[in-house]
Amino acid sequence: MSSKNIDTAVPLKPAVFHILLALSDEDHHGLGIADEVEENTAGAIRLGPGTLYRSLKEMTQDGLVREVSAPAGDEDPRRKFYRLTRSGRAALRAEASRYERIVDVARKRAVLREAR
Amino acid sequence: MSSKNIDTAVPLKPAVFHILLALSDEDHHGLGIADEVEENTAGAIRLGPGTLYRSLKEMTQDGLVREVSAPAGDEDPRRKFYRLTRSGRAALRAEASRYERIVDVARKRAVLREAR
DNA sequence: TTGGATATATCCATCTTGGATAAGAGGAGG
DNA sequence: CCTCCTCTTATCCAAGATGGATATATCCAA
Repeated sequence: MSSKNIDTAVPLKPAVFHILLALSDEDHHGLGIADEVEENTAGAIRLGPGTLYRSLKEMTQDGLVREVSAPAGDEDPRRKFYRLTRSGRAALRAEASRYERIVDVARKRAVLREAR
Repeated sequence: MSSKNIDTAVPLKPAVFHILLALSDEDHHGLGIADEVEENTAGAIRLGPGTLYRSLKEMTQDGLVREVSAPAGDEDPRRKFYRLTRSGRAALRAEASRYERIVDVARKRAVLREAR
C-alpha cells in the first residue's frame, strides 16, 4: 500500500505512527525525527535509515506531512524539515485513540494498574 | 526471530501482543482468539489464519502460552485452547506499558484529550 | 446423509523493516 | 587551505511479518 491516495486507514504502519507523533509538537528534520522517536519510546523503537526516509517520502505523497523551510537559527542546508498536515494530525489522533482503547482493555483486565 | 528461546524483548510483534491480550482474562481456542482481538480493537485488527496459527505455534515454542484442556462444557474436540504462561503475562505487561507511555505522550501533546 | 459452518494448518505472494552502502556537505584542527 | 570525521539524505537488498488462498477434517442441522 502507501504512496496511493488519501489512505488514512487505521491501523497505521508503526513507523508512520511514530513519525507522526514525533512531529506533533514541532517540526523536525529526518534524523531529528529518529531521535525524537527514540526518546518518546524510551529507546524501544529505533528507525533505520531505510524505514525513515522511505516513510517520509510516502507520507509526503500521501499528504500526511509536508516539507517546510528550516526554523530560524538552523543554518544547515542539508536538513529537510517536515510538518504535520491537517490530514496527518487526524490520522495521528485516530491511531492514538486505537492505542488508548487497547490500554483501557489492559487496565480493565489488571494487566496494567488503573490510571493515576 | 521467534521460535528461539526466551525472547521476551519489547517491542513485541503486533500479532503476538494482541493474542496475549486476548488471553489475558480467560482461555480461548484459535478462532476464539481472533474474535476476541477483533472485539478488543473495535474491528481494527483482524488476524488472518496464517498469522494466527503461525503465531500460536511460535508463542508456544517461546513459552509465552501453553495448550490446555478444553473448559468444562466445551465438547468440540477440534478446538485447541491456550493459556498465558507467567512469562507470557510478563511480556504482555511490558508491551502494554510501552503502549501506555505512547498514549501519555499523545495526551501531553494534546493529540488526545487528558485522561478522564 | 448431505451441505454448510467451524476449526486447524500450511503455503506463497506481498508488505514492511533494518542494515549496508553511497555520496556529498559541514565543521574542527593543523 | 587541506584533511579528517561527523552529519545528513538517499537507495538497495536481504530478512522479517502478515494476509489470503487453499487443504483437510469434523461438527451440526436439516
